[in-house]
Amino acid sequence: MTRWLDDDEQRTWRAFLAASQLVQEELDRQLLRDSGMPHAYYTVLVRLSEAPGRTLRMSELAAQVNSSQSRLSHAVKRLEERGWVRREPCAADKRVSWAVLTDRGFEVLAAAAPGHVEAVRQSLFDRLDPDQVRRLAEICAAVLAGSAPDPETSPDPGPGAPAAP
Amino acid sequence: MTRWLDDDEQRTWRAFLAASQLVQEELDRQLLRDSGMPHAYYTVLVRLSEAPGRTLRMSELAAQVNSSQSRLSHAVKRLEERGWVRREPCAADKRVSWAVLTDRGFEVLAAAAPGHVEAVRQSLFDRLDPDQVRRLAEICAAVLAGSAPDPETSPDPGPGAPAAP
DNA sequence: CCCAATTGCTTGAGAGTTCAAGTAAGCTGG
DNA sequence: CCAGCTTACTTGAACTCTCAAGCAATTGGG
Repeated sequence: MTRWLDDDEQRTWRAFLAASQLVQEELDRQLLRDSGMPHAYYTVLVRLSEAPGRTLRMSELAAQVNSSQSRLSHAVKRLEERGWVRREPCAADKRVSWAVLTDRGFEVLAAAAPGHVEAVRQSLFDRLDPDQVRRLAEICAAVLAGSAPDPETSPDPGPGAPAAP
Repeated sequence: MTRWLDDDEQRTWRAFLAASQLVQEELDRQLLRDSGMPHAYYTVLVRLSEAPGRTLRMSELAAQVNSSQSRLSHAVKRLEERGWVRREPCAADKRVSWAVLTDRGFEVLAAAAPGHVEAVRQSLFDRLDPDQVRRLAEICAAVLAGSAPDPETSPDPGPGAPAAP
């Protein structure tokens, strides 16, 4: 009954795993070596830096970085210890925590970004021609569309936005 | 000096990260839930099952599963504790360890494979049309070619049917 | 109202991964 | 033939991630 993979599918599958693991590993290593943070943390800093007031609710941030709330909570705790992120309570809904990128965190991110972007180019874009990049985008979109269609995609700031810095 | 990503590249990059993480996560979760092992361990069992005598040197196994020797050593230790893999010393070169898939390990793999293959289809192949699958294979090959100076390394193992006894 | 279900987030324990060292065993050139 | 390098693998500590609970605030049906 099992729909086994034929040889072509098998090769494609193994190549996909190897390639995606390779890219992730190269990035993670580069960031850890050059900036002292894992890629997951870098992503957190990036999303915060792009948010209005460099601030997001924990749950919104978790959604943006494709992380469980638990994982994000642990990560933000570490980032807080480093002084790169700060938590603030929400007055309107006391269950909510705001995560805020500190100035120091922003500086660290700014310092890390050029090396990271260069690594992304070397690991992915420089290895593909423009057609392949376009097709990769389509393929990834199709994969993502295949699961978890989240109805609430609009970035609703929610109640009680914090004061802008 | 930094070759920043333009908006299209930015979107492609984020889609690639999200898609590859999604697939890996879905697989890892499925295997852990249904068969009690992480995907990395499954991969080890697969490669051993395909090897002659269901046996490989640790270093060869590490190369086949794209793992550091350290990671593999820890993993095999766990698999040994479960009775799925056994280590044997090599008489010819006493530095070498053979990893051997036990009968019990083979049974576990055989039981896990159908569900895993189904998950691979649902997570990847069922979301793409045949053209996209073909292009994905090309793209992954290009990415791997970009940094694989070792011609002897095969890509990461996948869900394949366990080799016949 | 009010109590149960839900929501938002945190915590703790257990596992896996990584890097740096560490241990042998084999090889090599003087 | 043996000092010193290399190879093969293991170990330990630090860290991250996951799952399952847990807690407090909020919501909603009766």
